[in-house]
Amino acid sequence: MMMSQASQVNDPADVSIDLDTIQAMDETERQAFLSSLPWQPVSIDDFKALSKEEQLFRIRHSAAHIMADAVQHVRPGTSFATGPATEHGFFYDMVSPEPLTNDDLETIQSHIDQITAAKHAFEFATIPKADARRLFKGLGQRHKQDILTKIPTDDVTLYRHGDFLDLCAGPHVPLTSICANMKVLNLSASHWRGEAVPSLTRLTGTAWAKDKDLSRYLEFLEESKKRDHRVLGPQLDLFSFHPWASGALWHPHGVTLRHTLMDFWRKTIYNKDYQEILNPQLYRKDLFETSGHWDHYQENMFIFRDEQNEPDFVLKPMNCPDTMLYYKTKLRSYKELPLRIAEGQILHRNEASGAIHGIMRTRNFVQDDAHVFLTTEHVHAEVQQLMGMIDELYGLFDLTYTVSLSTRPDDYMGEKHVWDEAERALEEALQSTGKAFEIDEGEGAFYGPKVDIHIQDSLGRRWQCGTIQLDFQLPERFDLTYIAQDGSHQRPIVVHRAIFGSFDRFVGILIEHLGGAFPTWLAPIQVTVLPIADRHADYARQVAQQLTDQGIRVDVDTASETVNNRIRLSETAKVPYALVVGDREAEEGTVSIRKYSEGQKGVKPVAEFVADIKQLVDSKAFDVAVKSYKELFENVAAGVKLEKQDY
RNA sequence: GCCGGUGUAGCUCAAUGGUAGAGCAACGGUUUUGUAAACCGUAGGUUGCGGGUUCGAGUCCCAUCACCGGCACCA
Repeated sequence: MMMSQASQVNDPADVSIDLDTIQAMDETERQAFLSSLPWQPVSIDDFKALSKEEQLFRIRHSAAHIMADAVQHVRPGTSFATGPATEHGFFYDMVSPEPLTNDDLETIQSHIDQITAAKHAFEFATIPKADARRLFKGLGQRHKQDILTKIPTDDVTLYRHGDFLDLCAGPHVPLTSICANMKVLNLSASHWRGEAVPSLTRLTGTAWAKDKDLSRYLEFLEESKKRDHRVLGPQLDLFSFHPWASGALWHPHGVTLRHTLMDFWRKTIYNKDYQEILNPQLYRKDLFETSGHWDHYQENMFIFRDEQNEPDFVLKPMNCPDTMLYYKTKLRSYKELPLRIAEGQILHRNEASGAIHGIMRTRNFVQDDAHVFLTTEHVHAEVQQLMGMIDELYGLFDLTYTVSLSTRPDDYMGEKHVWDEAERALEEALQSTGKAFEIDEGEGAFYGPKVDIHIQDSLGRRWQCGTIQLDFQLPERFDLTYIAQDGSHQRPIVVHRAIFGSFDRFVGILIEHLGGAFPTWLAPIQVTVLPIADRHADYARQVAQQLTDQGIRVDVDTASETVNNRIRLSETAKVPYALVVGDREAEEGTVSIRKYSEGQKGVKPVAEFVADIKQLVDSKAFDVAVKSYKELFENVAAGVKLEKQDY
């Protein structure tokens, strides 16, 4: 939540080699060389003995080779970079003499289908790196040459199937036919070794063990498109986008949703002894020079300049620096700790234009932010409390999550023993929750170790939302102290923490996770009352009033439309309840209840329905059915390390 | 920011370089309905914005803005 980590430095080349001096293998030599190698087939028995996860991983990595093979036919002379398996499939990065276009995808797919139908065998051979250099130079594979400079071993492996040859560590499937359930999906861009220019073309595809898995995945892609918050949000009249606006324009229904969520946030944290502050959005840059943001975060800040064109004011990108100012407004006692200070203020970050994504990544947003001032002894209990809150809050939305602990990075600041102590406290606290977590060695922020929470939604996507970060730097920079029991001045630790992450993003996640059908307590309109005919309008308004009196959000639809059509509109607006009222209901003082997507639920006296829905809202019942595709991704999450497969 | 793509009515989409159209929504009228689309009509556009080529540009070219798919970055 504080500043970003220092940008990743590319690994220096293991060996400094002048690629120009390598002599390329010509065609004749290559033929002789390749046919002299002791090629071994991939064992079918070994493959069959593997776990489903390992098999899927191999299928996807092999699918990348098959796709590259297809591209080789469509664009001869293509230089291939890396083609790993991913969580949903695979990709291969490449540069073609003539760039690929979307029109080529169909042709590539038909080549793929031929290659998988041909049942080519995958074979491999080990060769000295020096030979590989000459071989791939002769083939014009300049990215493979570059990769060779980064491989530390003396020998490398080659894999081939049909007439496609690749530098590859493997492992692969025995036959191309095992990859028959693969589909090339789209075309995009990536950067070779993180450098901006020249860029690579990334062809992405998906592959599955069974054809029904593939079709299920394709169905999932369709469903994702429909659930996209950028489509559903405007459709449900929650917010809209405008080319002139940074971020979304929030409409009344969207604001209701946000406020319901924020009210819930306030209630929850106030119960846990948090206090809320409200600070300015605009500060002199001195604040950020002191906090370190001026040096580490400047390019992401909106900066104003004075008449001399000197930077003077800055829109705050985070709540931590000015929370330090609040802490310092008086002398603090150890008796006040842990001191929990929350702030739900708009933050502005000048994100790169390409990073903007609907309401998930915007240049202005609100975090459910808080900073806790405490001592080392408090860390354990505090983290426990936070993990409990996370479990409780995410559980309300049927969101599952994973936890990781990021430890001391190489460029850490502060003293090692303090880090050790903090990490131990974090780890013990996490262990005491019984929740499984991964340790990301060296991935902590430079100012302290952190716990990151990744939400997994019903579409199997992971989002980093919640975070618990220990910070030793800000207290130092702002010279924060408290008076200890013995009268000495001591330095507190700061914990940065968020659970929803940002309300904007969390709303986006909820929309996509729930497909826009919110549980009753969150729905912007909770009930539509539908009079059958005009003469029932008064009764409909009476019913609505009784609901409104109990704080239920109601809409009465008296439009001159058929009942069928008004029911349809209520359904497409995903309103949880529609109450149909006609002569019978008006006479008996009842309502005919219709639940979203479930249809008729019978007739009840108004008072009874009011009590029922009030109970649903008060208990924050999760009364929606979420269509989930999680099963598609559970295998992958089970633990095959995907990123390792680099070439 | 970088690479590639897209941009036509509020929305979803049509329109060989030759008069910009349809459905839904909106508006007006008729209809008063019993659980997912009543009927008739009206209006709606400098084809993202700006240049250029052409007798003629939604269509071709250039530039720009926004969005989309990724990369990089991140809540």
